[in-house]
Amino acid sequence: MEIPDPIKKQVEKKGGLEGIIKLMPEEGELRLQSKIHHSLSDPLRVKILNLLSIQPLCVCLIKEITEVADSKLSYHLSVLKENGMIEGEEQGNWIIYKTTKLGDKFSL
Amino acid sequence: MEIPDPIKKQVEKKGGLEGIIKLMPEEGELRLQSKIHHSLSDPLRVKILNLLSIQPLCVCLIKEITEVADSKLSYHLSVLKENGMIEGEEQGNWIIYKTTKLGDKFSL
DNA sequence: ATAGTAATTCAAATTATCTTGAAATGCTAA
DNA sequence: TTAGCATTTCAAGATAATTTGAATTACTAT
Repeated sequence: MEIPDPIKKQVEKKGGLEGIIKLMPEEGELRLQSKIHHSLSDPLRVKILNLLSIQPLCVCLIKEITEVADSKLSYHLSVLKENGMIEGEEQGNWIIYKTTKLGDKFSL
Repeated sequence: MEIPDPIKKQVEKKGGLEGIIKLMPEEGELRLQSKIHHSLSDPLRVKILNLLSIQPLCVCLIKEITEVADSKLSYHLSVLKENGMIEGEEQGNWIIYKTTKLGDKFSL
């Protein structure tokens, strides 16, 4: 295979393709990163994350603010929760959701 | 609607639901953020972004390193490009892709 | 017991995304 | 002008994510 010359030199300086591959994150890390990003790949989930970064809230208030159906909200909360962006704590009748440390990193 | 008491007080301190809603990012911003995250919601795309953050490369070398089919690679490059993570520059026979400033922010 | 509220779960339908192989584009060299 | 390489595009099929409404769980108050 031919390769553009300036690239060829730069690549060789880094130990060739082998050298570059060694500098790359592992597959597991790539999967993890992509999952984190997937959890924020929907505008409603970004909205919920930012909402909870302002103020921990019960599902009923999140629902009131976002104006989405119960089951839809529950689904998106579960995606955020499963990916470590938010966590929920039972408090009497309600479940109060709030952002995790990881979630805080991604709120605006 | 009833609301857990501590939450009720905190919400009122922030100007009620109205006050909280005012603190939220706009819909356009939420959409933009979700698109950015979507562009990194696939492990192959995270891999390509990180690869290019090490070293700008022609498509043929990205292909060699990632071992994916031409058309698949092209598709994922286009997603990254359309979302402003990478940019391509023609150089003679080849197109050299590299990360953008935005892309750099998201590489590991 | 009955009804009401908060929240989740489930399966079905819908929609979005990804993969594949073939065809196309554009460029270079013989 | 034919062949070859680098890359993209296209349409079809395959897979995955999201939405919906109904059912369910669990808890409280009547």
